[in-house]
Amino acid sequence: MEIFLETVSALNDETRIKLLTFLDTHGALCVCDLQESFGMIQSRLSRHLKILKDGGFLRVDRCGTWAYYSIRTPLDQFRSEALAEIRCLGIELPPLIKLSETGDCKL
Amino acid sequence: MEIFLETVSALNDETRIKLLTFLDTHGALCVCDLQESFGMIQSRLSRHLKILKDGGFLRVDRCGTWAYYSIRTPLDQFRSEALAEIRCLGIELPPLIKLSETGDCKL
DNA sequence: TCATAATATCAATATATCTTGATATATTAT
DNA sequence: ATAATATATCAAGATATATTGATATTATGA
Repeated sequence: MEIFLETVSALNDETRIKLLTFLDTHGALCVCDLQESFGMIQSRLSRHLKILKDGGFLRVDRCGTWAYYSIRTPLDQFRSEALAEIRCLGIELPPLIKLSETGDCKL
Repeated sequence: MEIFLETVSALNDETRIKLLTFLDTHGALCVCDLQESFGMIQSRLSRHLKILKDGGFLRVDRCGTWAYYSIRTPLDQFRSEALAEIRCLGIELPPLIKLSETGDCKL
């Protein structure tokens, strides 16, 4: 019950649906990319990404100070069916602005 | 997006998961049966049942003053996969107390 | 080491959802 | 018609979740 509710509540938010769609479309992205693309502050995105990760939808790969988030594979049947539903929604996404490649994310 | 969130948020509550499981196990039941079995007040159940109905999981058949709720069939792929997940959770349910057959629900 | 960048987490506020008790509607029996 | 039952809905308070700004942590380069 716990786990199922964690999975479901991860899906129960518009921002998270958009993040899932965005990562599904563009592959692995770091928080700073999403921050720039979505125009949201970092702490908000970081929190939502954690919820999606804990819900079993995302994986995180650390590379230095960057945390690259991407759709976890393979997804189990329920999560992958959920993602399929989300793909059918035709959600409008903001353009990708990839700071981590243009050099604006320095370290 | 709207519709998907309505579907998902219907699943995002422990009471509703139990109600789904209960109806999945026992078939069509009226609100007064659920009220007695779950020991919850009527307005609370009525509200949750409406959310499950609006989320596409339940149908309602009116028979006089009774409203019989049951799992909608057929369920689409996502909802039916969700129900399959829920069946795997092994949720403990209260015993069925069927007032509508023992005559305690009079009219 | 020191400064800076990327990310995570915390505390406070804002917002949404759930629960309850009261009321409204509809159906049936007397 | 009147009374009683079943259900639905509303308004208020209780609880949970989301958002924000501030702070903490970690990694890198000068």
